[in-house]
Amino acid sequence: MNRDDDLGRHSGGHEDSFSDVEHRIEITRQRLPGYPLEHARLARLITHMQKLQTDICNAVLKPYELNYVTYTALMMMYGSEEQTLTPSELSNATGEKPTNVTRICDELLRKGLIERYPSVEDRRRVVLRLTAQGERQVEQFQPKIWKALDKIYGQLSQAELRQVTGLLRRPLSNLDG
Amino acid sequence: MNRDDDLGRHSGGHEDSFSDVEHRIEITRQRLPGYPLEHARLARLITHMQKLQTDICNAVLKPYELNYVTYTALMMMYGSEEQTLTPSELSNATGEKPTNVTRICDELLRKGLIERYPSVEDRRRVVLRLTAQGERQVEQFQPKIWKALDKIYGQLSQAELRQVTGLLRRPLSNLDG
DNA sequence: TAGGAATAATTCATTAATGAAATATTAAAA
DNA sequence: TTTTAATATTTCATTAATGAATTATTCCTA
Repeated sequence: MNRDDDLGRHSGGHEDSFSDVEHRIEITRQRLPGYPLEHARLARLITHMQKLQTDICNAVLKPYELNYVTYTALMMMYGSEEQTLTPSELSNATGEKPTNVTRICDELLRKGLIERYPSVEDRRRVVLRLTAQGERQVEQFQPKIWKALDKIYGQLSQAELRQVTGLLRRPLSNLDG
Repeated sequence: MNRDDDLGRHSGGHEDSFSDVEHRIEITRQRLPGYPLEHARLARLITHMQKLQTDICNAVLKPYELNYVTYTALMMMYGSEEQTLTPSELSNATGEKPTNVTRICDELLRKGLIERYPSVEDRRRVVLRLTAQGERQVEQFQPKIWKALDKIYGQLSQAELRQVTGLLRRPLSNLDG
């Protein structure tokens, strides 16, 4: 997992952990006519960034016995009206499959960070709500997450951040907007 | 998992699956002074995009009994000199933990798509190599992956793709370059 | 308003991914 | 050159995530 792991093999002195990947993508481009280099590179970059931010956040959250997924669930509730959400909304918000949402909520419930009760308007639904303890928890670890995010994205200006986000956002609007 | 799942609850008529998330991030910004909205939004967007491309590629790869992770492993070998890589290089290239790389390679081996033998220069190491069958397999499913990637990123111009990639790449060079 | 289709959440069995420890080998230090 | 440290991979036990099927409720329509 270290940038120097494979020094002197396929790559000479190299710049960072992703340049080897880029090099492999370029080779592939040479071998496969029609290979969409830019698409492949972005796809791979997204995967790498996702892993990076997950790992870094996990490290920060470990002392709280939380991880990136449970943390995200809490934050989505924190940002909802009445700190309230249904499992399917939470599934959409986090990208976790409904079946996993059930498990995640079992865990948060066990920790007393959320509560869960049947909806009154629609009795198929379930209501998930952040408890007071859950809110305190969120407010406690947030600053550390901010530091972590800053370590990752701190070199990008606000303008650049908006630019990336604007562009990266487009596929989502295209596909289901 | 559908954009209409939670119609008429917390969101009014909405644009796409991500705008609810953005709205929650804005609420959070209001509740938590100091909350780095742009960082949080980009982080969340990356997670969503990663899930999206994983799901879409998995659908394409299902007929070949492969998934996004095993596919990535094959592609990284395809793009390497001699179609050859060590497990630790593969771990770096894919972002999978070494222990998972072992499992993945067991599977690819069982399918005859790669071969595995001890390195002669350094007997701690192991050499993984794409077989002829593996190469054929790659070349067979590639066009379908291209179509999938195009569905996702096709609305971005080459210039825009390079722009996103350039910006998104910076954190990786900063952190370990 | 009865009956079938759709939606929401969950359970259960299975697969995927991880961390900690073990093994083997090489590199570095004393 | 022996000892110690570092690297590479794997094994094993545990946790996390998924898909398929199930249950309960609501929506729709004939």
